[in-house]
Amino acid sequence: MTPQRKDAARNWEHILTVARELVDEGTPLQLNDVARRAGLGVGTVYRHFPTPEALLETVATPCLEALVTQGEEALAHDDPWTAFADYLTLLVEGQVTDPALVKVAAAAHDVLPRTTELKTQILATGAKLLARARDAGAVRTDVQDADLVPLMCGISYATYVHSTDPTHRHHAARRYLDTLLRGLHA
Amino acid sequence: MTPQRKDAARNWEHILTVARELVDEGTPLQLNDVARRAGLGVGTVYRHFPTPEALLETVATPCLEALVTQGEEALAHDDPWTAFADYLTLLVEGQVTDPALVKVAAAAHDVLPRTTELKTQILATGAKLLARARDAGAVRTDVQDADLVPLMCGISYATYVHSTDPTHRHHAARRYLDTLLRGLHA
DNA sequence: CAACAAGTGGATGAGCTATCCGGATTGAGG
DNA sequence: CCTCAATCCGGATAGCTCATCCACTTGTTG
Repeated sequence: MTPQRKDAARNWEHILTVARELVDEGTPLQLNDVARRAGLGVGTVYRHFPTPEALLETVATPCLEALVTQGEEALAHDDPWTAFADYLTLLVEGQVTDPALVKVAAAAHDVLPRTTELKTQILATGAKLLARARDAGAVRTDVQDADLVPLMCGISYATYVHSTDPTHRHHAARRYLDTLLRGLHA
Repeated sequence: MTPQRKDAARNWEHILTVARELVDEGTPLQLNDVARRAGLGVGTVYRHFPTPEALLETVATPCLEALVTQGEEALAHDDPWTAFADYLTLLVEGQVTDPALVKVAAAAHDVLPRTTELKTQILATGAKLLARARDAGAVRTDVQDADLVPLMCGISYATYVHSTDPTHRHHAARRYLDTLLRGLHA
């Protein structure tokens, strides 16, 4: 396989930049739209990203990867409860900050292979942290591993329902997570 | 204004029935689709319900009205905390049982006038119950009226993320609401 | 049963998505 | 610098869904 041409690489970056802007301003990702805004032909965009989902996935991947490494750091933390609570905080803050994560988090499992992979890793460390906290008697015993993702999604969804203003959202997210954590604490 | 014709009334009912079926099976409401399934012309459907949202609203309204009256009953309950908790339970169960409520609950405020009206009523009694419980020292003081709707939406959303199976959803909803209530309790 | 209002149905255009291929661009080799 | 093939670009266009509009049918009234 010959290396990618320079203009192609440039366009790829450009498309990604435009997509990031669109996602941040809440506009749904439409590839024709992206093409127009990027000043590129529709074909070019479709060549690089066959579906809107693929583009969204590429936009979201860096954030997901960051969460994965941050999760590994959390595992190194001593106090089981703090480690668990801090990690959940990270997950929520990530979703509140980045709309792409919200859309990707609730996506079906058979599309978006890379996302699924990363989500699995994130869930795995979440489960480890949960188990540790539970074994230490810090977390109620009726919380299941499979509840972690829904709860995180639920909180960020609630945040989006609450308001469109980023500051309000941030405060709301903190309130909601606090009450959730208080409810989870044994 | 002359009274509605009998066949028109029949069609109206039929459309509503079909729409209810579609909503229950999770299919997005598309008016052309409704028309085909109902064996009616597209024009007929569009005459009765100018937009999918209008149809959805009509489907959801009875449930919302039920919640309103149930809210008034809740206000009659003696113990402030139980009244509050029970009402939240009703709201969540409603959403878990009826997909229409979920879609309608998060809708923007300037469409769906009837829905907005009912939602306002529901929120008002929720706020009353919250205030009462707070004054009785049963609920933390940092929970705001405006948090009620997002929290309910968040829980039901989490439930939908968790699984597609109604039974699982029901169990999950109960778990989530329990932890939320524990977190809200003073 | 006539005459009119009310209601119906589907042909149709507007608008959006995604494909496909003729032509432009790139850069490796001479 | 020039050539040439591989690579990539762009937008015309086919296919699709949505919503409108109006010629026609049905119900109702006197």
